Amino acid sequence: MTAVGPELAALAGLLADETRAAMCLALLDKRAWTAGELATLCGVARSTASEHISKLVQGGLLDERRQGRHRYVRLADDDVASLIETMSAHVRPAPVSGLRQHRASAALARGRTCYDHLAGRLGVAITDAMTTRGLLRRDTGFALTDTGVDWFSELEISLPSSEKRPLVKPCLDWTERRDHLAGPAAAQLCLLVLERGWAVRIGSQRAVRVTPLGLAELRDHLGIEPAELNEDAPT
Amino acid sequence: MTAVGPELAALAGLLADETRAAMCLALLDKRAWTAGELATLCGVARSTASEHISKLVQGGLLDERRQGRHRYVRLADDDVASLIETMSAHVRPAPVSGLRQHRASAALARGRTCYDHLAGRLGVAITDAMTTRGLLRRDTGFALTDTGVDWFSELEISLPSSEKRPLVKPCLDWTERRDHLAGPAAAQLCLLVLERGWAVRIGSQRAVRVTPLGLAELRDHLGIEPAELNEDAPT
DNA sequence: CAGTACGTTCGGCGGCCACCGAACAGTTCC
DNA sequence: GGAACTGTTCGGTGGCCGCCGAACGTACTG
Repeated sequence: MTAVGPELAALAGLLADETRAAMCLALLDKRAWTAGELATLCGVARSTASEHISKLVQGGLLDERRQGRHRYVRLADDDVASLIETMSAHVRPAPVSGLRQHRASAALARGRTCYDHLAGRLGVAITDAMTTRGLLRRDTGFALTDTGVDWFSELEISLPSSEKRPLVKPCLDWTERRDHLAGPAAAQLCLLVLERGWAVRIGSQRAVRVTPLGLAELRDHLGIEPAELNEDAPT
Repeated sequence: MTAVGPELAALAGLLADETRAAMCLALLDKRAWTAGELATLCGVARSTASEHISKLVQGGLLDERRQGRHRYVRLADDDVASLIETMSAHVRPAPVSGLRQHRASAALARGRTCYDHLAGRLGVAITDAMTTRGLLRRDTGFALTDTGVDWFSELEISLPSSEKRPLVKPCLDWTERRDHLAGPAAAQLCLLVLERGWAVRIGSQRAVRVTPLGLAELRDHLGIEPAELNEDAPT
């Protein structure tokens, strides 16, 4: 048993600082960043970044690996990643200003990786398409159907048959504000999409862009019309 | 589009204070508390509590309703409730000391309400039983099966047929550290359990205790052995 | 109309903490 | 071995914030 109050406050306190929050959001790309990279990204001195990272590691949110003179950190596990994404989805939207930032945000909204799976309009479109084609059941919960499992094997995606971890779970999207596909199956699908060149990473961020090949394949396999993916955000 | 960094930090900042965290945890019972009640519970002056509550309302976590000279507050919606429960489940366990607190924690661990559904060992036992009996599918996700839907109608529970809200979803339990049944269907089930006297609230907290009637009914309907519910925590 | 109770506002206090620069330690490269 | 680079530690500083008590406004009570 735990006395949750103080513990909850401590956990929240780790994310309650803008710099640490920015670090965690950057680490959602599942890569391992060096301390210096995070420092320049957040615009703070290296000494400050070092202290923040230590707190996050101490708190169990980050994993560190020393290698030579570098200190590589990444999110501790996918539970942490999903926690951060979930919290991000709960923030109230505040409009962004500036053309440059607008461009970057628009790209992220179109498609991105969320730790190990696809998110943004791309992720939501895939999830919707799977639902309408009966691969995913969302009326009574959130689970692959039997035909959904077959669909994965047709793509030659081998799904981990672990009984403890559900194949899919919902992940709340902070741009679309809707659930999209997460979990081991979604991670495998994301790998396939990137490996087969259906989408490519753009910029140094987590943003991805669907390729012409991807547009065709997504229409073949899921009936997704290219217009759904290219249109701009409704607002 | 939103610039999530500062927003995320602001949201986390609301929960980063021990007093505010304690308030939110108390409000997980879905009741509306007065400002004074929260003040005495948290052991702070009424003026301090007033300021905290204002911040939580301002941040969208709480809903307030003025009535006479009282200020009633409750969690804004079930999204907020599930966010707080999710975050609580991510804290690292720290042993609790003191007999009195131990007793209270043990009761909470046995069974409690989590906003609108059942949690603790009771909630997990129900979820497990439904899984083994084929009412709930958890290998490919987390969803009621067709027989599961029938099971609810046999209990004369009318499930909301809304297409947008899944009937069930997983909720991570901070005592059992496992998923249990949440969502509209779980809320209806919780209502039934309390209304038919299968369980009763004990103390002023969220803890519930299964009645002898409840033990029998749970064995009849779900095959749950009474021993599962009465045994003490493994540690 | 007092008397009591609930909540809010305000000033002030104390502590915590994010930040920086400087000094230092360890690694890599020449 | 010396130069360049990465990261850490340590004072010091400024600001933010949780807390309280006092005073006030407001609502219920007798």
